[in-house]
Amino acid sequence: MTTTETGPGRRERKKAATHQALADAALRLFLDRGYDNVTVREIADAADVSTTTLLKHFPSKEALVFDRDSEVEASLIAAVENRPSGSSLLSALRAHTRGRIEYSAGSKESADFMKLVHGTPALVEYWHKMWMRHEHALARAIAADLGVPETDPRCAALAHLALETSALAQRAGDPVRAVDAAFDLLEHGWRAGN
Amino acid sequence: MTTTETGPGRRERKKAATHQALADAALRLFLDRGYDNVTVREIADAADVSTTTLLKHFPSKEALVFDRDSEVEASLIAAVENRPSGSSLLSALRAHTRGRIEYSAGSKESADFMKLVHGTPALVEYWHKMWMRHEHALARAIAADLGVPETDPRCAALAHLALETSALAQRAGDPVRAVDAAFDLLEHGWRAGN
DNA sequence: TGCAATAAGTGCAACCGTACAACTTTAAGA
DNA sequence: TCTTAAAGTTGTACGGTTGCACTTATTGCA
Repeated sequence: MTTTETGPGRRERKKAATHQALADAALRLFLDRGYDNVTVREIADAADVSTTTLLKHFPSKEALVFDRDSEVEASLIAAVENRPSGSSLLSALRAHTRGRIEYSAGSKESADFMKLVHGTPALVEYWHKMWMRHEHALARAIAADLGVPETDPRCAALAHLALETSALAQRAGDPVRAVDAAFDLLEHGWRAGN
Repeated sequence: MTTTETGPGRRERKKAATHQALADAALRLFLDRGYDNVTVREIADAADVSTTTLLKHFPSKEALVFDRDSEVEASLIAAVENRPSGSSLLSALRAHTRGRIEYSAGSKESADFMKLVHGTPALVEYWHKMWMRHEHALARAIAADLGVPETDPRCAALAHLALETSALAQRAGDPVRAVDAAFDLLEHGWRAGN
């Protein structure tokens, strides 16, 4: 009658629990007192582990904030690959970018999170680095979509500039307008508008 | 018969000398032994000042590498404002971007410098931050050139994406081709090429 | 000419994030 | 059951950065 459910196994469950406890404690402390006023030692204490253990779960203090990251890339690539038939590459990218912005203004929870990130230079920077790490994957998806070799510099250029659009929007007063201006530029070129 | 030349004054001269000595010592040590293998204490020692003094001249270790920075922005803005009559905004930006890349491959000195920067993640990041700090100035110059208000999001978008082109180029295998691909995109839009 | 204000420079101590090494505990699998 | 490997711990150290109290020297003004 022992539990023979061969699930993730106790070990991995404990690991996942520790991981989650750390991320939760970190986010709570950061939101409470501000990112810079919290030390990794405090977070480790709050989750009742040592700082060494913390750093085995998260490579850096910033990484504690941006946990769920793999999903981001998946959703980005899916936006290109699974777009409704008939819609162009650029409009899919534009829609996805706008969607991300509008989503982050949606719930109060994510709004607080955004405030935390944008109010902390170190986090803004880290987010940018993470975000741009998807450049290659996006370039590949674009190349595949077009049926051109991956080495085509036009794909790399579009991937880079399309992703940068998000970075541009975040510092802008009106993010949605900024995204649209940038995508108009990418879609039709500079002369078209004026 | 005392020297009545009211130049920069002895004090500021000494300050400038210390500043220069620090930057020189730092660059020499970095090129010799690699950025990460040199401590700020060593640099301060080499220039015969305390680390506290060093950090009053340069806000961080990275800043020791990128001294002459104001000139960069001036040259960027000049490229827009003083471009040959008849040439378009975009071709001026393209030419300036290409010029910067070709220049850095010119002398052995600057090639070594580039190798130092590109071989050190912390410096790549810092350079990018510095470079993008000119975004606002460029956007203003563009707005002035077009005779539109500074708040026009199209100007901010072009400034951001045009500057990012340099960042894109640096990681690319063929930087010049990458720049051209990106500027083709900005100039004529995505559809035009394919 | 002399004096007060200012700023460069110093020394010290501490903090924080991060890395490493040696050790203990605990679960998994043969 | 026994071996093995991973998770976690403890302690220690390094390097960049900051703050404070202090000294020295230059400058501008009375």
